[in-house]
Amino acid sequence: MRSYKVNMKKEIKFIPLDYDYFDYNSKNYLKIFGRDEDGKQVCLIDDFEPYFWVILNKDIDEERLEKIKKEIEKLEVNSDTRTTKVEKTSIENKEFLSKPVKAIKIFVTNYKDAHGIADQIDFPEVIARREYDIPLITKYIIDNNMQPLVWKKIAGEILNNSEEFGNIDSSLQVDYVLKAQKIISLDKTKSDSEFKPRIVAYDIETDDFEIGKGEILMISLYGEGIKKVLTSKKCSHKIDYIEYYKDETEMLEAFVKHIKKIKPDILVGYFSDGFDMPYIRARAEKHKVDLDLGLDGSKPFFSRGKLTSASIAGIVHVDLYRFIETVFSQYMQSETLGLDEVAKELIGEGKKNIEWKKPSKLSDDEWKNFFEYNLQDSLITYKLAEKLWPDMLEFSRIIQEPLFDITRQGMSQLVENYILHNLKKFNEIAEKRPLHDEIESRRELGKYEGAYVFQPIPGLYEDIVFFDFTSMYSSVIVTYNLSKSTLLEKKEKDSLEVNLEKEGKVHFTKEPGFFPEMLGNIIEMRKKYKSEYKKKEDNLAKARSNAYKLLANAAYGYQGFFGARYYCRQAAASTATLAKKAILETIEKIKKLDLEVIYSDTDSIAFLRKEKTKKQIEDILEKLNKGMQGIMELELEDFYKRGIWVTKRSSESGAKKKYALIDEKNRMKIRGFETVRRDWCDLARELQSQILELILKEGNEKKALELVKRTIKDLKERKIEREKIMIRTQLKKPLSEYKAITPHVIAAQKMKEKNLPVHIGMLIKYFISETREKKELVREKVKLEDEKGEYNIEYYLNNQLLPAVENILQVFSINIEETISGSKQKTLF
DNA sequence: GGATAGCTGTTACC
DNA sequence: ACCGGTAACAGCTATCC
Repeated sequence: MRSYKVNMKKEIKFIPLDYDYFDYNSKNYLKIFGRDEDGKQVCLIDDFEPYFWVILNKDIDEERLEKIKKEIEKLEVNSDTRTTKVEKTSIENKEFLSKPVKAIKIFVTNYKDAHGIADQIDFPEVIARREYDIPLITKYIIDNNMQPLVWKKIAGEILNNSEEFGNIDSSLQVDYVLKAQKIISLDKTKSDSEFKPRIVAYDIETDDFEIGKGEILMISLYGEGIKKVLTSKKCSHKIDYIEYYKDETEMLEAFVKHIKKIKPDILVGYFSDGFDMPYIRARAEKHKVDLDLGLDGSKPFFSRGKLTSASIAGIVHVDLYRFIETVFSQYMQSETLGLDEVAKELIGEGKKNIEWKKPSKLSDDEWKNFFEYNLQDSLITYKLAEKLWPDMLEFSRIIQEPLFDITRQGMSQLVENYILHNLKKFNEIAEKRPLHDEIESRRELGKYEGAYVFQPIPGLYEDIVFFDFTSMYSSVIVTYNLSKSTLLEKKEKDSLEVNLEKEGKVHFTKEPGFFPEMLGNIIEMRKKYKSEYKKKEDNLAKARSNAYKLLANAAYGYQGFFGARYYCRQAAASTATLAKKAILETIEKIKKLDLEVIYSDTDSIAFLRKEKTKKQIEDILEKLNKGMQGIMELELEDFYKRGIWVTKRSSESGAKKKYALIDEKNRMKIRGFETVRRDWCDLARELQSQILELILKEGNEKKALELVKRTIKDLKERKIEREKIMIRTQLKKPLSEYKAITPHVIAAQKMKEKNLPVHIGMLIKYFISETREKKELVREKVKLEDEKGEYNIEYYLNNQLLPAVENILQVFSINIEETISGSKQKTLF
């Protein structure tokens, strides 16, 4: 006789955090980790009914349809572990690429075999088989409305030593396991602010940068009420947060023990997918420490791919670096995305400064410093996580994908997931992911014609107005209905015709397509939340607005991206073409008002205000907007007191994407100049920005010229400090793959020889030195920061300082080289 | 054998 | 491979006359 227990019924409020799935009796089940309203850790078990679609022509006759359905119901796939059958089918009227279709919904035993079943379906009436390639968790969230980080009411029964699922509850380290029976969505607005995740930040220090090669010297943890440094090293200082362990093994065991005790919702690191977690795994393996951090007793899981991601069952491991890289980097001032710079910019606090030494050479006090340094890294990582929490939360809610995924996905994946989760509203069946060959042929098509850039005339200008189109490309997509599903095979009545360079004339229907409609909605949501947080300070509204803004901005790139499900080159190319047309027409209209247009790039137009008042300019803007198509809108970016455009280095013509402005509050806006390029030395960058400021503030070049002369004098007298002449260039690929051996490649090679860490993405720092023999190539004069040697005066004069200033002074007809050599001659005489 | 066009590579703009 | 095209420019390198 089997003993069996009656499970207790319970109704809870639940917030899903982390999703996982498992098989039981050949079927798929979800394990969803989260918290209840009392803050208890819960694992929810839910079943999942996997299915995919077979799409048929909508005109197929009923009899034939029934026959196909019956045939499909006979299919099965056998493997060593299970048999997957077609469980049931249903015939539905759906949309595919915005066109009505007949579809058979095919439920299968196990989702992993959906593709295998789909492959067997091969009737001539079948147009397509779809949705077997959508990740299981994504599909589950869509079908069961179990959106991450949104409170749900769940009725279910508590599993207690249950026979069900092979006693799964006893292996899960949560407060209780609930088998879901009914899921009810709540009015989420009420409880939104209530959930505060338990966040713990961690960081390790090692004695070798190569993963697993060295020893982990210490691990720090920081969170609310948590402040720890675990170490196997010795130091006489007794500090409350330092825990000393006998060796690395015990330290790692203590790390696991602490995490289990803290029970964090989120474990956050900085570059921890690529460093901390793999290192911990490697050392734990070496010492045979059981790294069972997962709430199901599992070890961290490392996904394969270009970038590995480290996941822990039931705990959301967030590598903040990755989230910042995709979501924030474009709006940040930092030149690198290192923890120090990023933290300084976002939370106003950076890393602790210490001098790096071999651990064997550290004194007692230096060890203490090292522990503090390690703790500080966790502390600022924690603060960053707190600061970015609203953004992570909103991204996860809007995209409707788990936190783990949205913090690691690129913009195209985020857009795609947003689409997948919103297709339901359109009754749409999802398009498939392109296969390898398809991607290849898409890529082979090469580029299409893009944005318009106005050819500027070099000079100093006064009273400049900048107009720009709000979310221009998105507005174009929405206005003209440009997408894969609205592209027509041939011209139709009332359709839009766009003439493209390569593909000739293409046509789009006026019948609304889901992609432009979705995008229109994104733009509206962006507007809504922007005005909401402008009215009153609200971090969540701001984060929400920002998330929608990023989605809107990425939508155009998505349609042009070869890896996209809804890739449509014609739509992307047409977007660029129509945007170009709109900006050119607007330029013409402004010119007709007797205003002088001096610059334009993609979605912005700069012109001279002349005698017109600001009010008159605003009236002009209003008038221009009245004549605008669809949701296209031009806005006033700003008024500028002065601006300068320079020539290209190689010719007399004006350089595009390179100008500097000053507004009425003396705020500078510098674009494209060496000042904003991190691969130029600080000496040149600082001099350039100073002379731009002197010129723009007063509209006169005399002081600027004096400053240039003084700086050159200092350079020649070797008064420039080393830091100012360092050149930083990023290593973008493995050293061996470089065809062109440039200075930074040489510098990286030198670093490697010195056993310094060299990895992709790193900024290589070097300077150009004097050499004994005459050397032609710059790379032959490369030296690392700590190498002995004088800087090369000729190089820094001719390749850094002069190039940075000559085009600017040229605007005032000053030839700096002649001026310098002239003054030299004067001193000679 | 010196000039230079063209390529590789990085970083910017939008 | 992990969103698009446009553009400037440095430094190296193949090619030309």
